[in-house]
Amino acid sequence: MTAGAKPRYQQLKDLIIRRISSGDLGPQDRVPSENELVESMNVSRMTANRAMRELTDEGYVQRVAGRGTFVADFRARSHVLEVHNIADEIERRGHAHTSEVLQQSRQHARGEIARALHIEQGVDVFHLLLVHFENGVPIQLEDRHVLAEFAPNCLEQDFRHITPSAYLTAISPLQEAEQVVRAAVPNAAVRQRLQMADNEPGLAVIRRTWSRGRPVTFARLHHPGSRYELTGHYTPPGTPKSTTDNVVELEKLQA
Amino acid sequence: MTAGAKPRYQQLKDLIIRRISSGDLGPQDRVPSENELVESMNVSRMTANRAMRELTDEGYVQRVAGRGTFVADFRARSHVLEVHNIADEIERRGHAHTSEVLQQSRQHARGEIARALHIEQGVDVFHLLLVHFENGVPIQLEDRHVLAEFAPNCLEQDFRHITPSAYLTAISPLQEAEQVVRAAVPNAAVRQRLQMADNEPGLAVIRRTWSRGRPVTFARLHHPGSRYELTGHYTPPGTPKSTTDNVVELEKLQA
DNA sequence: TGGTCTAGCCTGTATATACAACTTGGCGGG
DNA sequence: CCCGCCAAGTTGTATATACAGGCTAGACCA
Repeated sequence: MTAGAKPRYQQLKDLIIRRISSGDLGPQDRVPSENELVESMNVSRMTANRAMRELTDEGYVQRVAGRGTFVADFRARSHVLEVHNIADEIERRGHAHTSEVLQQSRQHARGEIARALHIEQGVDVFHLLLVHFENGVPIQLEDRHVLAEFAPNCLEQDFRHITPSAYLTAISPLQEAEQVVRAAVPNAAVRQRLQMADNEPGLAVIRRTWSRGRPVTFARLHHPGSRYELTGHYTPPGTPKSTTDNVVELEKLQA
Repeated sequence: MTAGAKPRYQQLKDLIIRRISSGDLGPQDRVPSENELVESMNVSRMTANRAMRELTDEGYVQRVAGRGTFVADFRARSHVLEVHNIADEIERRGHAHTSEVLQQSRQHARGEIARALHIEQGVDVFHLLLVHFENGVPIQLEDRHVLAEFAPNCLEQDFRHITPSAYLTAISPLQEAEQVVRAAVPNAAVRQRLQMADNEPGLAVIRRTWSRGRPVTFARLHHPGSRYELTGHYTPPGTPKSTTDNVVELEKLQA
């Protein structure tokens, strides 16, 4: 294994990513300009330019000619995080989002939760249980566990006004996510919270999210099958001209 | 609206993408080298390099130092297309995939199908109806319509040996996709084909796919909720070190 | 015949330089 | 006081040049 030195543009990228991930640079903060990097890092401007350009493509920073380079707002970064926040999704449809907090407590992780978060049995986690409403109709039951060490102020938040996922992304950029989607009839307690009929199928999304290299939250999102559907739209990067608004179109089609 | 000329590296990218999309360049074909582009397109090598490098990042081509640049195999290009092919998914689990073709016929598009494919009523489409089995157990009912003009040889294919999605991606790269996932109890005919119990929830994926700028196929994929789940794994591009194999891990966790 | 070595092509990276376009802040004139 | 203009800083693009390293085909030698 000859590791070999990484190219310098990659070293620059890693440096900036580390500063963002560590919280040294927060959203909207100014990133050193290309000329500043030329001086401090002893590289040519083209090398700095390549590093920053790639970070832009990857969604880490935003650049404005004439102004500078700024750390991007991570909520807008990828499909994952867009879909992540049900409040945004509802408001994008022009509807009203409200939520009810059923539980917000500190617990000791056990069994499945401990395994999912890669922690020992008994380590502190926060347990959040919320119902999200779209125009007053229940649309998601969010059953979430959060690593306590990751979000120390979790109990003081008012999750009626900021969703857990918005709160979590504000703490630190989420770097990796995985999810499983399945259809099943949820148990009676879930059905009751979501005002579902007996035998009504539900759509469940089980999602685990990483930040700074470790899993920080594990969520089970239950939806009534009759009132909710997951939509996705995929465009390969760099397409010459892309047709937009296809999703809206398909939604109409299916309605 | 001052359109303004596109930058030259973008013109180069568009040119190559057009040649790939039009079929002029097929998978594994050799793309002109940077020096050839320098001569024929009258640009500097760095500009050609940037264009080809970005096409590499976007998955259009693969480059090997010392050999050249080649059109990428589109099956490996994006999440969408990976998930697209159920046979690959099953084989990746180490299981046996078989399928039964229930229908393979030419029809005239009507109603929803015509609207989904952006064509007039009565235009020719192919209708495919298949059941996919994993180790002999039915796991997906594929109800697909394909624009006849796009895939003229569709009726001669043996879809027991090549799945429709593999066939379609072989014809032309799929450029855009959108999907809706929902949970519902399918109708009796579908339940019977998938050997589902009455009232058993099903997971339905309705997917529409674009190629060369127009929708070419519209598929309804029904799965038994008790035997199938959708998995996804999202890593932001360019992460310094990414932990892999998380999906496998979560699958175990949920089993 | 079979093995080795090298010349030539290819990509990957790094630098220096140049010009264009955009943004902001400050200066000066009305 | 306000408006307009200009200078400085910043990003975006383009070019020329250079060197390193991978790959291959063909020459060359045993």
